[in-house]
Amino acid sequence: MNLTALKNNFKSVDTSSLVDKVEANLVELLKEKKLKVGDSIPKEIELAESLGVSRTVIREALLRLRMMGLIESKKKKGAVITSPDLFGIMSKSMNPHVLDQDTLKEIFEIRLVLEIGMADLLFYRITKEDIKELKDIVSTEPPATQFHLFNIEHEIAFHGKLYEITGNSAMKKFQKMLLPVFDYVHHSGLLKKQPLLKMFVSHKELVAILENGTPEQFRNGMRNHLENHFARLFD
Amino acid sequence: MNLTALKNNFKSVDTSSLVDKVEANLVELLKEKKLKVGDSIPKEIELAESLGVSRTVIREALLRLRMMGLIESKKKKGAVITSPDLFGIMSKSMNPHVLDQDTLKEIFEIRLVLEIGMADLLFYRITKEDIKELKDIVSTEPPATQFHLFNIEHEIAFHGKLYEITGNSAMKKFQKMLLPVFDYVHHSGLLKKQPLLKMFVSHKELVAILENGTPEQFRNGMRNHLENHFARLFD
DNA sequence: AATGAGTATTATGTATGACATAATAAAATT
DNA sequence: AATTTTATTATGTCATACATAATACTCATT
Repeated sequence: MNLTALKNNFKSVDTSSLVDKVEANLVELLKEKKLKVGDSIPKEIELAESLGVSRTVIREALLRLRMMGLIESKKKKGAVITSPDLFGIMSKSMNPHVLDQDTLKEIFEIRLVLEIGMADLLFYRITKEDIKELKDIVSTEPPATQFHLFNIEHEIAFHGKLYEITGNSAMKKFQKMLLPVFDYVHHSGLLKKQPLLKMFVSHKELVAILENGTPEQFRNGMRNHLENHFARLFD
Repeated sequence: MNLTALKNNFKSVDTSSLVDKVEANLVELLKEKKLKVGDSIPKEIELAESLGVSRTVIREALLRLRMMGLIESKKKKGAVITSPDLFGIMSKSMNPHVLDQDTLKEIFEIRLVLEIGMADLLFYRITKEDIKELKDIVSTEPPATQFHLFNIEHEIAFHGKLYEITGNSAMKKFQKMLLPVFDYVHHSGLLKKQPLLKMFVSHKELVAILENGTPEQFRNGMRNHLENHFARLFD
C-alpha cells in the first residue's frame, strides 16, 4: 500500500461533528420522503427527541439547511421546504473584498466565457420586443471616439439585457452577482490597463447580428467586442 | 406619495433578526480591518461581550460566515479567516433531488454555454501535454456507429479535461458540481430523448482543432458536437 | 540540550432550561 | 357575521454548565 492509499485510508475516519450528521440526516429525510415545496418539517423539539440530540444541534443543522435555501423558518409555523436558490447563497460570499485575487480573475473570465457562449440561447429565445429594447439602449450609446470612456451603467444595461434574454434566470442571477466583482476588477489594478483602445465590434453591431445574423456571427462579434478584456487577461 | 413609494417606505423597516445584524457586523469587521487569510478573529465569548449579545447569537452568525467560507473554526485555536470557496458552498445545495426542474434545466444550459464559450481560454492555456492527454482519452473512444451508447465516463473524462485546461479552477469546480445534475437530467425524462442520433463533430475532431485550429473553429465544432443536447433543449 | 510522556489550559462543541416574540388559532364580544 | 381579545405554539434569544479536542506547558529521561 502506497502513501496515498494510506492517506486516503486515514481520511476515512469519521471526523464529522454531531451537527454534520444531523444535517446529512435531514437532507436525507427531504430526499426520502419526497417532500414537496411548501410541506413543513417536524418542529425542532420533535426532531431533537427523535434524533436523540439537543435542540442546539438541531438548530445549527436547520440553520445550515436554511442557508442552503432548502427550508425557510417561520415562527409558530415551523420550517417549510423551499426550492433552493443556488446563487442566492453564493452571492452572500460574493464580496470582492473578501475574495482573493486569483478567484476574482477567474470570475472575470467566466463572465467572458458566458457571454460568448450564450449565443444560441439568445437566438432561440429573443423576441421582437427584446430587439426593440436593445435598440433603445444602444441609441444612447456615446460616439465611437469616446468609447474608451466606458460608461459603466451603459455597459451593464446592455449586457444585463442579454442575460435576461437568455431566459436563464440562474445565469441572470449569476450576472447580477458578478456586477460588483466586475466593477472591482475593472477599477483595481488587478488587470493591466488596456493599452490599445481600438474600436471593436460595437453594441450596435451586436444588435444588428441578433436581428439578422446567426449564432456563429454573434459569438465572433462578441468575442471581438470583448477583445479589450481578453487582451488585459492575456497581457 | 403614491402607493409604491409608501410600500417601499414600509419595506424599509428593519425586519432583520439579531443574528442578521451580528452577521453583517462581523462581515464588516473583516472588510474594515482588512484582515488577511490566516488571521484569527476574537473568541466567541469576547465577541459576545463586545457586541452585547449572547454567545448563541454569535455562534449562529459565525456559523453563517463559516458556511460562506469566510472563516474556519478550530477548537482551541478559534476562528481564522479563509478565502471563500464560492462553489464549495453552492455545491452543498446542488443536489438534483432537491432542485426543481426549471433550475435543473437552466444548469444544464449553463454547461453548454460554458463549453462553447471557453474556446479562447483553452487556446491560450493549452500545453503539448494537455493535447497528448486528450489524444489518449479519445483513443479509447468507441466507434462512431455506437456513439449513441454514450459512454458517460468517457464523456466526463473528455469534457472534464477541457475544464481543467482552462486553468480556471472556479469553472472546474463548477463542472464537478454539475456532474450529478447533468447525469440526472440526462437520465430523467426532463428533456426529450434525442430522436435523431446523427453523428456530429467528434471528440477526436475537437482535439484536432485544438491542436491546429482556431478558437472560432473550436466554438463552432463544440456547438456542433453538442447539437444533440441543444436539440433536446429546444425540442 | 533534545526528546517525549504526561498534565493543564483553552476555545469550540453540545446539552439543558428558561423566557421573549411573533404568528396563528380559539374564544369572546359587538 | 365580523371584529377584537385572549390563549397557544414554535421559533428566537439568553444563560449556564459540562464535554471534547487541540494546544501549551511541565518535567522526567536520555
